[in-house]
Amino acid sequence: MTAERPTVALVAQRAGVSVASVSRVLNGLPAGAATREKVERAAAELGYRPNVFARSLKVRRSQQLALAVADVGNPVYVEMMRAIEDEARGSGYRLLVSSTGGRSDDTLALLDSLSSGYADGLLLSPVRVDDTLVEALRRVSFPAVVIGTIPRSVPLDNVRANSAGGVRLALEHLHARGRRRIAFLNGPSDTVPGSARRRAFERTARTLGLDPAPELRIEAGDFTLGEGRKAAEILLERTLPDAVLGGNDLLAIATMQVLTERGLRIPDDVAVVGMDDTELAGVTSPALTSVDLGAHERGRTAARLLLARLTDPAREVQRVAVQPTLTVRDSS
Amino acid sequence: MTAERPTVALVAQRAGVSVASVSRVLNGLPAGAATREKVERAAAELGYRPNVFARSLKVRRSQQLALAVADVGNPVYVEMMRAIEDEARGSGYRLLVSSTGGRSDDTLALLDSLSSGYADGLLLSPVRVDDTLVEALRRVSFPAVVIGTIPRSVPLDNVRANSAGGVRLALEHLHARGRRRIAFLNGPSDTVPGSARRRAFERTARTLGLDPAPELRIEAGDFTLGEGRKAAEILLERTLPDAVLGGNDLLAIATMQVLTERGLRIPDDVAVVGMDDTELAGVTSPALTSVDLGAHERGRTAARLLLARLTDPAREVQRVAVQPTLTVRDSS
DNA sequence: CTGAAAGCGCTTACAG
DNA sequence: CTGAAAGCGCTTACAG
Repeated sequence: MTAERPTVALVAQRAGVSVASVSRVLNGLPAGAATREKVERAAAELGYRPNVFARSLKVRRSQQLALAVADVGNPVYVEMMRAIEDEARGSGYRLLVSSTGGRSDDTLALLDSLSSGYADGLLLSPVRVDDTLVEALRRVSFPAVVIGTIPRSVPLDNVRANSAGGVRLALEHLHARGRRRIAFLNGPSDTVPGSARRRAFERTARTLGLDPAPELRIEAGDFTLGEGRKAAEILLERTLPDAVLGGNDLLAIATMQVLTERGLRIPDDVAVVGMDDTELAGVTSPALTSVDLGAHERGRTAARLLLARLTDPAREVQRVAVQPTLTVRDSS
Repeated sequence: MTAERPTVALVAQRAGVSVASVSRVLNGLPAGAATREKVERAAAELGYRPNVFARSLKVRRSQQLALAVADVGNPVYVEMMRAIEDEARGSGYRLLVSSTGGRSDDTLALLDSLSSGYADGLLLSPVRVDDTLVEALRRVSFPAVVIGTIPRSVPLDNVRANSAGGVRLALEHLHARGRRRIAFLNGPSDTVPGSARRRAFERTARTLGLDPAPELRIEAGDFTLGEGRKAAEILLERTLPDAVLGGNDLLAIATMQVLTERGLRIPDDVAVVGMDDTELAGVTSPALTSVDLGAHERGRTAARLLLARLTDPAREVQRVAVQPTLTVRDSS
């Protein structure tokens, strides 16, 4: 097992050519047919595999892309990840996935280690963005694209969801269905999506003339099922809305469960709408109406922006917004 | 931004010492206090970051571990991944995650690229294991551990769940609750867990004297919510069991949804039990009784086995089985 | 088309 | 404790 790994030198010796020729053949560069044949045979016989570090050291590229997401357990990131992996693989890059756990210092630590060059580029989807992170992002010296909303002072390619548009879509839909006491079970408002969605909710609620009662607003400790349940119980303890908008699908699904446990009918008594339109939305019962914020498209677009920047580091910074769509199902 | 990256040579020059000394200080090897101080200052001033490829080329280690799982969207893998990431990070390794999509040739392609050495070791959780894969695993020439059941002819460290024991636990529980017409909504039996669970079900059902009717057995196209729903509809179309065991939590949850839609009460009319005891089990309504197959422990154990083998490649091959536990909740 | 040689940025015996 | 030098396995001008 600890057999010496064959190197270009060994292949060259066996093929009776120079290492330069071996390298050329193996990289598909112009070479004589005879040389090509000898090298390929020798490489196959020896089971030669190039040493990626030697190659990377020389060409200064790793063919690796890093992806940092807040929570690998959230289906919306899984969706995004799949799109990114497809693009990356299609262009010959491996994808390194790290879960930063939503804390901004984990993200910082990752940025730091990225500086050691083990990846050629970074896709970053931070959930909390504080001044320190913004400052670090402004100094980033390698290709990176941010998935999510960041200040314009950060000179990085960026693809963002239109949370505000999504909230509006959801509320207009519920309004059209005659709902007026619409509760908002949001995620933490110290996160970027949480605060964006909160502002959008307030604004749209006012425009539509919805019940402004503060007891209709509640914030879960995190964008998870568990925290969603807790928040839903508190909400229903203090008031009964005629509809609930969840800050994401997980929060909406948690709400549906608590409603069902209390014997309330969905959507008859309370309509429920989620955000992200994850895979889960289609399989709950009733199936969950949800706003698709374009996770798949955001992932794909971000990956493409990164690949483009890798090719042309000098290209102009792009900021792309992906528009939301509403999928109405049985929960509303 | 394309500023020249500082190298050890540059740090050495600025510190007025040799590159050897720089390397020693930066790697925490013995060095004089004065030297140490000069090097650390120079490195800090230059914002020096070591080139990981040069280092890996020299020391022949990448400090990367690769993890290949069948489906990053399945919460049981997320659980496993978290445990592995903790262990890996704790030992100074980065974790590269790849999703192989459950096809055995994807796994093969990964094994192949691993041979280029970009990771020091591999954690592999294949869902389908055919002869080609077994053959490839027998030839693997780098440290690898398999999470899941594989033939003993494969000389790799291995940690497996006790699916059979888990199925038995679930059935004995349902039997004790007076259920006799227990259906089994399994995943594909051309997968390793699928076939193991199927055999265990047949055996235990016989032992316990359960209704052996073949219409009580059904196989979903995959271990997912979507396929689970389809299978559950077919099952309930043809018969009404008094309990359903799902091949994993997703299949059990899908079953609960279909049952609820049809106005059946859980557990009064039909009890439901899942396997894996994922995060989801605690938050469905009713909460799902589920068999914990030790995903977290399997992940942790596998990571430790791999780290141990990295340290001592000659150590004896270990095969560890993780025992299941049953968590009874409201669905049964 | 092909080969000899330099060099990517590190680490590590080997002397002193 | 410290430095000069070799070498890890590649790629790529540079000659021929």
